Amino acid sequence: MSTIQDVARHAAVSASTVSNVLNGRTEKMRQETLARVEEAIVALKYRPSTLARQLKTGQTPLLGLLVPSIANPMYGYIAREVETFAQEKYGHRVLIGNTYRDKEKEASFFEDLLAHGVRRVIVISSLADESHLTQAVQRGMIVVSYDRRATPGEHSKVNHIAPDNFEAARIATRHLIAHGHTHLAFATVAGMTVSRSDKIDGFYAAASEAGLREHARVIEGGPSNEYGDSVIGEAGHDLALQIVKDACRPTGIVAVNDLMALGLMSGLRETGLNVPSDISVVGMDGLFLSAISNPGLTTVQLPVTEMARAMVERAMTGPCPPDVDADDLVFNTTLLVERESVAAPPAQTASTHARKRKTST
Amino acid sequence: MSTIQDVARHAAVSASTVSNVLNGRTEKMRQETLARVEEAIVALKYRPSTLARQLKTGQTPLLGLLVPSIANPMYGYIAREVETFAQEKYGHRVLIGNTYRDKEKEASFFEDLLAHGVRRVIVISSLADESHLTQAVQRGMIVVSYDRRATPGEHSKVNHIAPDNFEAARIATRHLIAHGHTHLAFATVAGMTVSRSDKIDGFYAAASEAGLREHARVIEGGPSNEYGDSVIGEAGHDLALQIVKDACRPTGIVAVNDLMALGLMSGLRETGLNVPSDISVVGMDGLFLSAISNPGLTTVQLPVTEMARAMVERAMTGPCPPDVDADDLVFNTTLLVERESVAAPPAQTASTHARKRKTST
DNA sequence: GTGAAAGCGCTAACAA
DNA sequence: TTGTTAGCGCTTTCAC
Repeated sequence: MSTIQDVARHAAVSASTVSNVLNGRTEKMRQETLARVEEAIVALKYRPSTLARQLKTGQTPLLGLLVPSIANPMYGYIAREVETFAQEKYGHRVLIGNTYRDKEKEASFFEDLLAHGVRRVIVISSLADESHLTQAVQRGMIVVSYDRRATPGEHSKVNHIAPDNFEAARIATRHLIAHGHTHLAFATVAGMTVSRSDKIDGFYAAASEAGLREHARVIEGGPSNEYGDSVIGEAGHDLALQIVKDACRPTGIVAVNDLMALGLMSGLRETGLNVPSDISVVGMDGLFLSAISNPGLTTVQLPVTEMARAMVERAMTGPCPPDVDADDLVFNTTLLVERESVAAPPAQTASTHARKRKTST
Repeated sequence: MSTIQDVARHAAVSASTVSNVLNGRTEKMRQETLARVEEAIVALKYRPSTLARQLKTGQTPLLGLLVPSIANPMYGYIAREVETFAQEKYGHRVLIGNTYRDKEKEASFFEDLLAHGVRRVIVISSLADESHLTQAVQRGMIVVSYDRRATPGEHSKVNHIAPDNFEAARIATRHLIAHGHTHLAFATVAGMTVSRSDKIDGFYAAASEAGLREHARVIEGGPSNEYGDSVIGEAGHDLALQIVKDACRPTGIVAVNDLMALGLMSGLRETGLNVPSDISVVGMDGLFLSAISNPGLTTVQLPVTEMARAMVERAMTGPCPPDVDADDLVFNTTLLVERESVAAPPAQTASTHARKRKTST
């Protein structure tokens, strides 16, 4: 690897001059000198060390990205969009870390980022506690958090970007209701996060506005420390079992996300229930996998690309007036993609419910 | 961020002394001094800058990871294993890049790695041309390539780690044959890579040993520049169409990987064919998704964790005697996971074939 | 217009 | 046992 000195020598100029052309300060430079330097750069295949440069400037073209698990297709999807955009628009590379939703791992990642001179980071965490994030901000980082909101009333220096989870769940639920479902369930994993609770609120809101609040409930499955990939199968299995042995079981289920919906459909099938003829399910996310599942999964499409870009933008630009609060962007999620996992509730179940209602009268 | 100087001042010692305790050169040090330094480090929340350190040592605890698309669940899976292991065992973080199987993007990633002082990189590429890899090696990098083999007879400085693709495909094909299938197809995407051609060889080998070579063929779908995520749906659709309009269609299909199998099953369903009663399909990879597909996908499980670890090990240790050739590790893939996507061929189709045979007699 | 010099935060001889 | 010194590759005043 040749250095700036090598180039300087080759071009018979000083290192400063080379540095100047490197940084575009080329206005007041003699044409001939510039040419010589450029020629030397090419000849020696010289590439400046971002490393040494950073030691001086304090800036490194790196972006941190923290995900629970990159094996989760949703995070993989986001990560790809983030990396592609950060690279194309800002020439930044991305440093990635799996946290398994573990606070220690998150904190340790932040430490390392700092040590590497990385000052911009996007975190997908949903850990209840945000203190390590605000701490990072105090240490000079620009942090963008996905799928959380700032605690209302609290000033926050961390940027938040999220889909409109409330609306997404409401759309999904309304879709079920429009198909005639009256017994609804919201399927989620154990452990509450802001985004999950927003979705649950949206679910209940849709149920309430249709006068179905009493027939709507939340069911939980799976381990609480889940990070959303392989374990989703077990969670779906758990949930299917819960549903099957339910005396008055729901006919329409909205799943907290596509992976859960997929796991759920798989569990349902194992127990002999058919989707959509026995039970309808709708997901949220809009993973490409929902298009090739069987049956095709009806789902609420999240604007992943737009959110990813927005996160990168925020991470790159930072809060303009340094004393102003960070951003809180909520993205519309109005796009329901209809496929085959939703149908009218089965007649049989309807009669079961009718009977029940009669009994209770 | 406090520096080593701050710590030195606080502990009333020199920077070198602090550096010594930082690097464990603490044997010949007075207890009391050590204690003072450690106390100062804690007090100032001091974290050494890997950056400055690297400028000196030429080593940075970073590992490059190049994938076609991190949105592809298989690469997400590998990436997670790589990152986790690199972090836990070697304290290295990983710098990730999507290449979309584009040579320019790959080369540019290598440039940036070099500029960042990263000297170890794992690449999942399958691009025919490996020249940019050997070039990187010449520039002092340790590169580990996944799912390729060294060109036989050629000395190579790049390490290769791959599953036994030939064997994997053979196992998958034999499984179909054991279930009575006589008309076989291998479903892949357009564009040949070493791993794909190995799989095809294994497929034909199994067919031949059962005397079925003439009834075995390869079908291709999808765009040639595919990088294996969202587009897989279209590829599956293409393929299903091809299969359906086939006069003498196969009853058993082995797919080049799980995603292709999933897409294929989806396309098949659209055309009204049932898996497995009309057509059996088996995949390769062993993604967690294969467990929750419908029907559950029978697939050959690849030893992903082991391969990921081996790749990290190779990347970290490098070729011990610097004049010796790089490693070429092929991992056994003998584990067939049986689920529901394989059954005996349909009687109807068998009779069709019988008729055909009669006609040709 | 171009170069000399200082310094970013750290490490590693070598002195003391 | 600890401190002094030089220098990693680059940027950036400030002279010339």
